[in-house]
Amino acid sequence: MKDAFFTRVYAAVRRIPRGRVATYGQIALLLGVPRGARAVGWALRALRGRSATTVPWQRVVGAGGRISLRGGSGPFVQRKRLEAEGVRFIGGRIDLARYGLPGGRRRRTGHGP
DNA sequence: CTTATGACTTTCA
DNA sequence: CTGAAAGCCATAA
Repeated sequence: MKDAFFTRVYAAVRRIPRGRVATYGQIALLLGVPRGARAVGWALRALRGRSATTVPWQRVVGAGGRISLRGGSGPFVQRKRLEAEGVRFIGGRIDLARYGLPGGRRRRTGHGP
């Protein structure tokens, strides 16, 4: 298969279950490029020019569950679409611990006191 | 081959 | 919390 990076990204995004969201870093990690978050954004950016896409790009958000899209009505559309799927926004952010991918990355044992 | 850009992420002040 | 800077990947010119 040719290095269809885009196709790989789309495949990963399509794997995201409905009502759930994933971060760019998570997608990149699934592709085997832990630091290719930017590259992932590149692939999704290509969708911006296409009208109908079978890729749920709306399920892809930035780190911390916040929308990285900026400018235009991008963020607004994405939020509306996610809410339509059942994703709840809190303070303009999404609770990845609840809507993030299962077994998601937990950056600290946080077993705390 | 080098430069520039971008829907990123993490760290420091 | 906000803002700035550096690092990494892919594409276009």
